[in-house]
Amino acid sequence: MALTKRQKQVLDFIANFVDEHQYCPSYEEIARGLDLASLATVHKHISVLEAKNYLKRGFNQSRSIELSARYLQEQRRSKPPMREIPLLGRIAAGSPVESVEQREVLNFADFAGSGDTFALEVRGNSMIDDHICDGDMILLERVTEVRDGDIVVALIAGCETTLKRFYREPGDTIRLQPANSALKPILVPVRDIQIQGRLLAVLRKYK
Amino acid sequence: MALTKRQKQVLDFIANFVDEHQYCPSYEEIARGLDLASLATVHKHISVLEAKNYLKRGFNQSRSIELSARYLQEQRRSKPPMREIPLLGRIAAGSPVESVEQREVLNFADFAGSGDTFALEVRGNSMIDDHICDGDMILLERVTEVRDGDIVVALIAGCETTLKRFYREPGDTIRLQPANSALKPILVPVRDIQIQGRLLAVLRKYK
DNA sequence: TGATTTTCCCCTTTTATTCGCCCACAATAG
DNA sequence: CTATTGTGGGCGAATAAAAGGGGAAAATCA
Repeated sequence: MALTKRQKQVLDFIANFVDEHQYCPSYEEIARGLDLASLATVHKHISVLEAKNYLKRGFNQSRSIELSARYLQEQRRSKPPMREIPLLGRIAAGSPVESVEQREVLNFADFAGSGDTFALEVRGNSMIDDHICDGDMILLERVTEVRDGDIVVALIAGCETTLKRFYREPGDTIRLQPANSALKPILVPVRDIQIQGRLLAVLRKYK
Repeated sequence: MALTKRQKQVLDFIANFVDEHQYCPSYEEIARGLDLASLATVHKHISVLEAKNYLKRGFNQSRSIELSARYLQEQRRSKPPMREIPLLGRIAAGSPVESVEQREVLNFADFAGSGDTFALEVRGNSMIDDHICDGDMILLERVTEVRDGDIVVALIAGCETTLKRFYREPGDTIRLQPANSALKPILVPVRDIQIQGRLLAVLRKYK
């Protein structure tokens, strides 16, 4: 059973009152808070709210209103669908935390970009010198254009996929450069390579 | 039963209204919102939407429209909160993308944890050997307990803040170990140190 | 006994419903 | 090819009921 506008106002008022005072309001206090002249009106509202199961009360007991779990849940649910993390400042070794100018927040959209984004889990250490480690999650954006130096996921000759830095070389050749001194660059003709995505972000989770 | 264009507009308007106000609109409010001059028109739309089972209402009751579970589900599916990124598989240098078993998704909550989380931007390279770089964002959780080897943000002697690995040493001493061979560990009495947070995640954004 | 809650009867405002009529467009029967 | 019919969309006005509100007295706690 849905609430009317007024009924919701009454319910919200009671919720706020309880929140502030830690005890429930009398009809008089509700009437004053909502600018009502008659307690009968308050009583009517409370009655319909009880009928609609948004609160309970003891018969003829003063200050006995209790909000139902249902309402409290709806309140909570309407709030946190998205997660934002406050960005408090910058940290440098050996100096206090520099606070950020305004109250900034981080959210996933900051990393995911706007377009067609997907994720992969990194296996191996071929990009370790770029500080992309085994087990890291990477976010990639499907792109049509790549610039030299971009880190990309490339499909080579239709069967082998790899994460490397992308460079154009003379003679329609692409150099895929690992960031690991133990590994050698891969040179492939441009027609044998297909770019599946460009690196947007690295996400690493601890424990 | 499919909806016409106009019917969908009406339904979406109601859904948005409910979302914003937490109570359902009157026919008048719907009329205003959709720029209709007659309540009869609104009534007709509501009636067909009810017949097509996209919503319910109480006869002659004001503000009693309730969207059907069916519609709400469709909404949720078609409007992903943008916070979820499909995890397509794992990538290893030199082998095809291994696909992940189920259709997995990544979202921010996976990294942020559940408790009191905050973010800082890293300055400097004192943790470079742990592949935490200048400019990276780190997510931290306020904790009361720390285990040896955890990466923490520590406040030393009330004025200096730093990101280091945490180890207990004999004699009520803490060793804060940088991950940079050029830097030496810091040894401080346990009473001079205050742990501000434990590292949950590293987030790095490219361009 | 005093502070509250409940009830009864009345009023006003808001809201939903119904009825008749209009237009545009598409499909279809003649 | 034109006339007819059906359907979605829309307008205004009249009507009736629900929701909102009031005063005062009765009934209950505590």
